[in-house]
Amino acid sequence: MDIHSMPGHLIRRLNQISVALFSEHMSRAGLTLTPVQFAALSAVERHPGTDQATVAGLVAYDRATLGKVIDKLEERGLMIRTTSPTDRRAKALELTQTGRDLLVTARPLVLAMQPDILAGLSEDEKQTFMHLIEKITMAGNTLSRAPLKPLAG
Amino acid sequence: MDIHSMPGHLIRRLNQISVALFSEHMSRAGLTLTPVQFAALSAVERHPGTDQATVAGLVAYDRATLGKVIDKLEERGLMIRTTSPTDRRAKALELTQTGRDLLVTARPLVLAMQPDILAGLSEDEKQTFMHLIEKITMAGNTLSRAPLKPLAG
DNA sequence: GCGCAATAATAAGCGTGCTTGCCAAATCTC
DNA sequence: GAGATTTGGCAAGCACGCTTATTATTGCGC
Repeated sequence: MDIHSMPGHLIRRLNQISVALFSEHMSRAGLTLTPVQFAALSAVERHPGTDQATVAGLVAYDRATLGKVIDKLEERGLMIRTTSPTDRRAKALELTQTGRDLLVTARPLVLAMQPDILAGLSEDEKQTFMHLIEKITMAGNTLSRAPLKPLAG
Repeated sequence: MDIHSMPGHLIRRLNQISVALFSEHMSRAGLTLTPVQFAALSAVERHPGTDQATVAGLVAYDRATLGKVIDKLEERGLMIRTTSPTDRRAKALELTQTGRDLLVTARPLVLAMQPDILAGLSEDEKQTFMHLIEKITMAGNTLSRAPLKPLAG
């Protein structure tokens, strides 16, 4: 089998296309925001006060990577890290107003570009594709080194 | 729409799973080989004497990234870089015997693990998925910052 | 209440993946 | 065939994404 027809290779290229589209749309709108940063901001918006390890699980990144992403977001004044009152090891995360504003600007753009990633497929095929990829990621989640860990609630 | 149902997010997680499986299988076999390195070795095996920029196009990486990957492979004695006789700017790439041997060992493992990436799907669904992802990457190729550039021949 | 395993964050290190900018060499134009 | 443009490789820099190890705390077991 040729490399170009291997699932692994095609998945990598698809991700490459997806990330390129994201960057393209953000910079076109004058925003400096990566997919990871958007995911982190979104998760903290939805679950304010959560600690880094939990947020890492919510967006399926490892703790070390998320820590560095938060560094950047905090530097840029989009997020605040405070020592949790209940656990002095943990850092509770909160968005600043600037962070919330950025998210308000970015979210519609991100939502609007999602279908573009699957350009080339008909509406029916997009639905099928989304159904299948959800099934795969669900089944393979624990194989990932940084699996998705939804909150119990 | 929630992040967890966005195409971009699911694609990233799928790639994460795919890479994790690759690393897992390689290290289990005692091999030190990343997906990129495997792709580069495979391309040079199939097209010996090709220059770096062309190989980058064959595996859909940008020139700079591929250059650094080749650095490592050359250090490890898997590949040889020589100045092209026809173009003194270009470096012609060739596998060493060690490189060929590694590929002979690794390829069956890589091929065998490909279906595992799509575990969770039935055989029919795997076929459908592969069909759709090929269609998407084909359509979105030029959107990528490092598009696939097959040889004219 | 004390030792001990588990956990949160961080640091250091490796390997992508991309950008911009540079130099040298090739090619295209006139 | 000289000057301008393009191209191959590389360096530097930024942002992941992971690993292992370290430190500070917590909570468990007794």
